[in-house]
Amino acid sequence: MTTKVEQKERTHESILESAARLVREKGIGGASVADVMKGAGLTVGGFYAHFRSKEALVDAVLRTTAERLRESLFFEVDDKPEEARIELVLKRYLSAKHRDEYEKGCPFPSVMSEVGTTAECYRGVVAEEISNMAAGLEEHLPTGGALPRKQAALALVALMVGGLGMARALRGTRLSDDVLAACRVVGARAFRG
Amino acid sequence: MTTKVEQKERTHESILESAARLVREKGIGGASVADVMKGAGLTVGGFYAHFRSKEALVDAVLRTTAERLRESLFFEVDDKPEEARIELVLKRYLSAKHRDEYEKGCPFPSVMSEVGTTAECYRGVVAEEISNMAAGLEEHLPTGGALPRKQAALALVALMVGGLGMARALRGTRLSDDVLAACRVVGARAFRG
DNA sequence: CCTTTCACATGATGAGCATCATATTATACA
DNA sequence: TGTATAATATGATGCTCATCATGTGAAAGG
Repeated sequence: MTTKVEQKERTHESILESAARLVREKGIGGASVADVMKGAGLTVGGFYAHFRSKEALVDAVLRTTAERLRESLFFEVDDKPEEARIELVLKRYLSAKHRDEYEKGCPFPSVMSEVGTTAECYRGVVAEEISNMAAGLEEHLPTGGALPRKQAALALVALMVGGLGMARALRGTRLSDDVLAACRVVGARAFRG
Repeated sequence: MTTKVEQKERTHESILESAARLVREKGIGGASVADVMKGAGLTVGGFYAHFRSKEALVDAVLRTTAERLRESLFFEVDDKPEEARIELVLKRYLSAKHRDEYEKGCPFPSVMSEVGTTAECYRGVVAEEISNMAAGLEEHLPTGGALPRKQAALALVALMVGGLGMARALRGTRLSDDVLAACRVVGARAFRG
């Protein structure tokens, strides 16, 4: 019995993993259930034994990828002196590597437009996870800045997600690197204590 | 003969107008050719007498809507004292009205994700128009700031487009208004001379 | 060893998509 | 008035999509 249960859990996980990759690479609409299953080494038919619907799958993808992003973004940040923390986070998030390696990075730039237009059902999850991300940043913002920390953190999220999204859309053009650099510099300057 | 030519021009214009509305409301993938034509009071078949392809249509939409955005964003901004100009632009762009009236506003939040993932063919137009928007902002940034104006302008575009995109995705939640306010305040503070 | 169960595959359903071939209809000009 | 032109409509093409009904094979538990 354990064998079967374990096997199912492993399959479930590998479907989720494949979806996490595809959703970040091609957005929600671009990640078809068939492709997700193929990415997991399976065929379409089995999908509904693991997820109630594509919507449930994407919901799970957003939760897990957002959490993993926070982990890697804030990893060992507290070892740095207070003034350098935000700079480190910005360097990690607004890097050429993060721009180019879609499938391992932040999911928001890949889905934000869709959630704003045709995929409104994910508004709740996105609100939760954006809120979590802002809370994470807030912890690391220097105290005693000129602005309420909550406000600063929220604007920082917008700058980061907006900047990475634009840099990805412009990937290959000269502007792309410029956008990353500009957001890094301005972000660090604006949120210094 | 003139009657016929004029009629065709008018139809062309109304197809473009309908597409401009739909692309901003539903994104590129969400704006089907059939719906665009219905919005212009026509049926699918006639479309290819006016545009070579859907791609050509969307290209035209991005150009015209971006230009109209710039016009309304910078309208009479020079009448204001130098220090107040950026604040006025931010107030216009990051407003609840602009967030809610998709079909009349900025096209970028509606298409940025798609251009970054599955609609890469529009990368060139988007680069051009983002560049134009940054140049417009650059003109109105106060001189003698701590940063190169080009860099400041580019980061400002990212903050604005990112902030509006997030606010639209979160529309209806408490976070949505907070994002707009945060970006307005931070933007104004960061780019004061 | 045999029966039950269930993960997964096969194949179908009905919808929506961009594009196009053909038909219609109204205007433009001889 | 009649013929040519071309804008738009009708209807079809072949595709992809999410979802599901049914089949199959292997493992679980008696």
